[in-house]
Amino acid sequence: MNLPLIPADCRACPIRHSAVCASADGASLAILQQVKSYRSYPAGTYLARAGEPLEHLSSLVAGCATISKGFEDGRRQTVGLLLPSDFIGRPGRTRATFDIVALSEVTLCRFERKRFEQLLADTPSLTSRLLEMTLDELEAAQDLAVTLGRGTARERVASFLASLARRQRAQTKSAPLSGAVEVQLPLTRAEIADHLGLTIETVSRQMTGLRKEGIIALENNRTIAIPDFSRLLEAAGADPDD
Amino acid sequence: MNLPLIPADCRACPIRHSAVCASADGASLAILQQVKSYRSYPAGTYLARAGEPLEHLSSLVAGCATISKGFEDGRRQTVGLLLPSDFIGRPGRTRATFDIVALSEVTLCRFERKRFEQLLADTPSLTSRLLEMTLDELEAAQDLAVTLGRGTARERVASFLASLARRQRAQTKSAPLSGAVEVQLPLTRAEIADHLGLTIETVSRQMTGLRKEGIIALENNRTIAIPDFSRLLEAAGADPDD
DNA sequence: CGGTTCATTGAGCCACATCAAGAAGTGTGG
DNA sequence: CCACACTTCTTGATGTGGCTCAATGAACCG
Repeated sequence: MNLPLIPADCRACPIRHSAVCASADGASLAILQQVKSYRSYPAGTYLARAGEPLEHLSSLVAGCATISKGFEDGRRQTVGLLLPSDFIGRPGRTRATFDIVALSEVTLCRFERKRFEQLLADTPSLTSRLLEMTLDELEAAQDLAVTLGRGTARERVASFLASLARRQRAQTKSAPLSGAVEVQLPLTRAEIADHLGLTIETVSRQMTGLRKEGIIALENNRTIAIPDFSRLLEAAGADPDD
Repeated sequence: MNLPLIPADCRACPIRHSAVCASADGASLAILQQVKSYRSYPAGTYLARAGEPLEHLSSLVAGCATISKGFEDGRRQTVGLLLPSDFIGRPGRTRATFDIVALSEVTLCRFERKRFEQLLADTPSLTSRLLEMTLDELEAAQDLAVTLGRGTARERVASFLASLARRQRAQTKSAPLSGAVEVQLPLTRAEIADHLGLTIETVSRQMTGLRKEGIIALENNRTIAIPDFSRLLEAAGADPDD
């Protein structure tokens, strides 16, 4: 199931300056480099399963994955979208509390749990960096709870597209905020529905609605364009602060 | 609006061993004690407002508060319930992203932001402890997102009652899990509704439903009894792992 | 004992789910 | 290149869980 290990030099890593290792200096980076292992997995792989042991902590180097939980009856709720540089796993817990599922082929930079925890204990700046990332993730989860608890279907879809656009902009470090933006959707309608607590039909209808109002344009099923970001934010029902 | 400052010895503090300071040893505890200030606020006080500066980071010593966000049109979603020993505020951010509202009279152990951040930088164990607490809060927020995204009204209410029961049990360090448990509700129906993304009418109807099935008993508006915790968990739609 | 707040209960309605049928790709084999 | 199966998405028709609106009950208080 797992593809072979691919060694690499941290200095050449695409997420070197945005992942948990961003704060690592020469010495600690050398140790990280020594204990890390790259590994790739095909789309659809469960990188973790809720309730089962998770032996490695990882950074997502390439590809895309979801954090989700399934009910026995088939319902599923996604609570987070993992993009390159995001961290997977929880120091201090040997079992995963959510499923982590690869949406595309993914490459992980993996650390054996014990070693990483030791490194955290020895390297305050690494703990600091992980704290910072965890606080960001907490804020994202709380924002999602607001959207799921009180947002209409339209607001949920608009809010999701806006947050995806923002994250992709941050990743590619490209253009400012305004002007026409293109967004790649790494998820199918079904996966979006599971993220927004809706059905695929409702997601589809809301996308059509936003398109007919000119708030988005559907280039194809996996690409949308946003001619005016502020109109999308308005549809998301958010205050103009983000 | 603010009640007067009340000095206190950290060694006598009720949350000494469960708050962010739990990991502090003699030396760092002495510094914490030096820079902290206790302050109490009446019920209803906004301890923070989304978008506005938050000068102090705090531990909640006594009382109860919510983390929430309001829409312009009056909708409100609560994303967290703060009980004694919980931490308020985010190091590295000068502005609050959520409203923090006191549900009862509360007492905070406050630290001036700059000083606390310096202390974090100087005291790895403090950062570690805060990371651990933040990871717990992240998990709670993600669990809430699952409930809000996919849970029925009945499951939301049952899930809320179960999580409150668990937290109160952890606080009072008392009885095991089974047997009849009494739970104090620190929230009104309206506040519960805002936490669960429901209306007060629906919350009331679901509580009545659970009562008629014998899953809970309503001692009065603010006290419920749980004769069989596993039945409540079943109603919450959770797998039997928590 | 009226006023106020908070909770319960009922009746009707609506946003989104469910059920059902195409349409639009996308890949495979002939 | 087409025929076919398969997956993904869209669109329509109908059903329903929770919201809205409205009234009543219950506790507290001056």
